[in-house]
Amino acid sequence: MGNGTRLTPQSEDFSAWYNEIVQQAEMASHSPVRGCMVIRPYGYRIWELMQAGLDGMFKATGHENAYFPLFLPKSALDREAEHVEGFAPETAIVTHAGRVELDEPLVVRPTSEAIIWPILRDWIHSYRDLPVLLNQWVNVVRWEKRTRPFLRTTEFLWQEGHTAHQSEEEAEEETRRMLGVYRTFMEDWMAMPVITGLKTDSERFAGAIRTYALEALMRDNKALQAGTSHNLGQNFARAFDVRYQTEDGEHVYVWSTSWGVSTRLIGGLIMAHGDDVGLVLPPRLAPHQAVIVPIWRNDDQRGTVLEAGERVRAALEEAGMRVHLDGREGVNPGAKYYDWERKGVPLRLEIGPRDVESGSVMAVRR
RNA sequence: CGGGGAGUAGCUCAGUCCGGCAGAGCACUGGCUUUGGGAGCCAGGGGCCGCGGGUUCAAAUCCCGCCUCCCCGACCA
Repeated sequence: MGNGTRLTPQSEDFSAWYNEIVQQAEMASHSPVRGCMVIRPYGYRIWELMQAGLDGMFKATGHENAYFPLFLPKSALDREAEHVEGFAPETAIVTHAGRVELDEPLVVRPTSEAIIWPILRDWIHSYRDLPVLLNQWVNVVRWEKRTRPFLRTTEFLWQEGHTAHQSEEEAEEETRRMLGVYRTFMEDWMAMPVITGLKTDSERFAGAIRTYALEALMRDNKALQAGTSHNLGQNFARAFDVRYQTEDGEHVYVWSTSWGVSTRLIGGLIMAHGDDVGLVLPPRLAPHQAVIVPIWRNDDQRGTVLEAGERVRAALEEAGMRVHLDGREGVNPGAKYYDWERKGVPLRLEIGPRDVESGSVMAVRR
């Protein structure tokens, strides 16, 4: 922090603005491997807050978290025809363990249907075992040709929900329910306007019968696909032979769904709200909901002002706010204002000697 | 993957054409003075000049290969 580098205005070059704010707000930085990024603490904190919000909503709708492995046998990916066609070109494949060539290559998951369904086959026997409502928070790898921080990275973090149901109607209901959960999160937590709808056949998830997507409006007037919810029909059940016995004793294929949102949401958050000054973060997802900037001229004032700042911080934290007191020495208040505006902190509280005397604070909204 | 641009200190870049001591501003460290919108002075620290090879007495600079980033396109859940 503390550098005075200017941001390219959005109106001049939105892409340049985006790349600069990702660096300057300390959201992410590059790594030595193509398309892979380091998510820095400030960016990761936003992800943690997103995870907490979404995870609560998933649990409230009956889902449980689990963890399935990073690797899948290449033969498993090959089981569903459209699925393999869609994902094969962008998978990373492990062929060696040390110097020894593996008998069967391992695919690094681009998504986990082909790992999860062979397992669910063993878990599902009876209609009493349904529905299965799972979610996992993991990393996945897709070798995309062109990458951008948060928006399309080679490795990214996401959650993927996977469910199994007795009927087509139930699966469709689940697909739309989770689409609705995403909409609620994007509107109420991210303050990001979205349009939901059905993807065309060519844009459908490889292996799905229907894909619903949320398209979010960015400040360059472009749409960003911010999340998807898929009705997989019986495609994966057939490919992995997952059947259950009905009350009538019949053996029938389950109906399934999958749905996901990723760290791309952070890119969406940046582009939905950020301006020429920097990030603008919605309070529910801001690492610091308020920042206190103390102002002093001498050691006496420094003591009383910092003490007042601590009191204000304690009171606001007591009320449930995430508050940061910026007590850095040798940095002018003005420089601190620029820093925190660039980082999108929703509320700034300035406390100087005059404020302490009058028992007030100066509050400025981002 | 095709076309174009770029890679030198943490950041932005000069130096490369025309080979000859590794540079600037900001940032960082220490000291003093400052502090209500990006502070000043003084003194310092910091380099695999993207990586590998070649040419040369000598390479940041010339040649070859590769990697990474950015833009346009194609591709894409």
